Amino acid sequence: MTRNGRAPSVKDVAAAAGVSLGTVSNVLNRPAVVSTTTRERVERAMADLGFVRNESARQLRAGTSRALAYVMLDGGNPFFHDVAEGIETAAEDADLSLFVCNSSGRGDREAKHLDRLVQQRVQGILITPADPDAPHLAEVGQRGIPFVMVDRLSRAGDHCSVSVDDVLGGRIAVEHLIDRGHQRVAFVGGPGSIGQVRERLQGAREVWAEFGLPAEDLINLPTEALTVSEGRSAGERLAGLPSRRRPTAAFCANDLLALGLLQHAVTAGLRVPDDLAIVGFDDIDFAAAAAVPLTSVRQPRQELGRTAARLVLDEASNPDHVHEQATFVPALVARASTGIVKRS
Amino acid sequence: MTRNGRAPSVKDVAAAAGVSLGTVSNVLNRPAVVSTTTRERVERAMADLGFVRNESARQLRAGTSRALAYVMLDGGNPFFHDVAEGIETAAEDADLSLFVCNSSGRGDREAKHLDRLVQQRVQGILITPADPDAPHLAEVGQRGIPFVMVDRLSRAGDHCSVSVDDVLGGRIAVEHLIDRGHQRVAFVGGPGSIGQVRERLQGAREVWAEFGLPAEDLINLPTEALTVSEGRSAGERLAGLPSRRRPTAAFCANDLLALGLLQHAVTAGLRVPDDLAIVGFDDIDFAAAAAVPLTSVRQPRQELGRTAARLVLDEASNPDHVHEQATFVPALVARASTGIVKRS
DNA sequence: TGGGCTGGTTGAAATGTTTCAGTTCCGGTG
DNA sequence: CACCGGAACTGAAACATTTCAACCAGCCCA
Repeated sequence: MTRNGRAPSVKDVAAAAGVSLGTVSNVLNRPAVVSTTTRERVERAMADLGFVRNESARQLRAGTSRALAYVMLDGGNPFFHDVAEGIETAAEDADLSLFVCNSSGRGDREAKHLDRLVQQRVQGILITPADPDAPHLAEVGQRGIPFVMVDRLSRAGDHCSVSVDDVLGGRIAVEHLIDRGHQRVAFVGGPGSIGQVRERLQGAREVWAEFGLPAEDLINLPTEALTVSEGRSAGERLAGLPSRRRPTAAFCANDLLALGLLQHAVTAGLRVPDDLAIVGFDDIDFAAAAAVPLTSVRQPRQELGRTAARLVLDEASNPDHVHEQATFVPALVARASTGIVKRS
Repeated sequence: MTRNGRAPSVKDVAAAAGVSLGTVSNVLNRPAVVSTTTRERVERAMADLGFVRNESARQLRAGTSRALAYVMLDGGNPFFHDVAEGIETAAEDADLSLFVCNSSGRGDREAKHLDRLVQQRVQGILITPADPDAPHLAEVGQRGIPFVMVDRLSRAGDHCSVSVDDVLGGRIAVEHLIDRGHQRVAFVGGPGSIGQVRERLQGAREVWAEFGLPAEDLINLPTEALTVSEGRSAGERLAGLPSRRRPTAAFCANDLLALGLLQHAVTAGLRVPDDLAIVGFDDIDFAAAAAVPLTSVRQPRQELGRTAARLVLDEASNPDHVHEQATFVPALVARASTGIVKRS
């Protein structure tokens, strides 16, 4: 544990063990080529000195880092955390570190993070972008860094993406409500600038029309964001509708909205699902944990992450990689908030 | 955008701009010392070539990285995400990157993360450890890397820590319940190996005794973990108690437990707070967002993070830094789950 | 005229690691 | 005995950047 101000380097280890630099490096990277006795001597010296490999130097020389990065959209939404876990397991298998960054939905933060990650020369970048068409995203791709969009479809197809069929998700949700006998349904979600919100609404509309239901009975309740408090305020607007127009069910563009709506309904004395049925989207753990367990459209969160990591690793290592748009199929998880009584 | 396989270096920029390496570096690091005309020429060349500084090389030469790291205990608990946000704002102010890692409560993962972070030579490490006494934590400190424990008190005092007075938190919670007239209260939490659980219980017991209430009416309902599902199962055990022993209120060691308990109560047909009042701990956003908004003991989550970051930065830059144990005072946030009807 | 100063620029050294072409040593083979 | 081949190890180059002493050209002042 010699400590003279500066961290011990391979050179120090070499001196202590009475071997050359190269041998120390071999012990580190190709232990097979060095004889058992010297290897042990070197390892001993490392332990004595408390040697820790300097990753920057390694990376500089090797030209390649041992890390992936995920820039998530909203750390406050457990959905993204679960995606990150999926990525992490894949990264762990490949023996890579994962840096998790959080843009909090702000494009400027996102750009800053990307900038730093490029400077770090990470092996690949996974991102759920605030705006899939932002110019700073394209720049990263042009730089030749493997790049995958997570939970967003890449329209241009100039990189990989992993997403869920949101139109289908919207269809599943609303079909379930129609099945349960609802004839007037609210769609709660926004802003429309988010592609997924538009697609979930589109799916809802499609299936609504296919059942021959009048378009004006699928009521659009736009929100400013996909948050619990926006869900609450949507609840207020919903309660304010004239009773003949008031829907008997709501399909929310994500679970946070649904939880907010549920809270408002309960405090307003509405019974869920009898007075108001609710369907969410994402199936985060808190959806199942709500006082009235939420029916939700499940996205395979971890799998999304794992697949994204797989794609980025392929792009990084496979010379004839071809960009791929992986799409997953969402599934309805029926619970009490639409009248399904089942232990969740 | 010349692209010949290898990313452009300062050397390429220097050649393109017709200046020396040193000048390019000056443009990057001390723009003031270089004349306007050459600076512009160099910047132009950088833009043309798409130059991005190689951070590993910078770091190798400078000997110092531009990053902090936070190893969080449980990414699935929004509490830790909020702490991370606090850290991130402080890091941003200091113009540092923040790497967020997640140990998921597993000591081996934690050790692996620490190992990598030391290899990266990060400027400082913040951590909410699985086990505050684990040997791999001490190692980091001995290596001279600034190190702060977050939401855990450092007993030994050989590094900084930021925590909340958990005994006081327990007192506040139970005093509130006593105030509301409860004479039989359950403490839901575990495992006892977690120091905070012990301290919150201790606070509860202290105040219980001070009010002269019989010890056997403060009922201990131990759990295996601090999760929603454990909260649910505690609810089942609670419902199974003989009615004369059944508590009228529960104090949960964190909000996840409280949410689980709330869910069980609602599905079991209990009215909250009339049949069962509930107090949580942490005051995560989902506590306020629950169907019956949860009364909770608030920890200043973001502030915890900001302070921790401040301490680690001080240790990193201030030669006569002295280790500090920052302790925050928790506060009760009363909501509907204990009968306080207030817009939350 | 010459010395000193100043703003701008240069060139080389240094950072810690990996890689690779050599070198040494030895046992075995013809 | 000369030669070969392989195992083990060495030494130097290379990676991209920063830093710093040195240098240079003007310019001012004596």
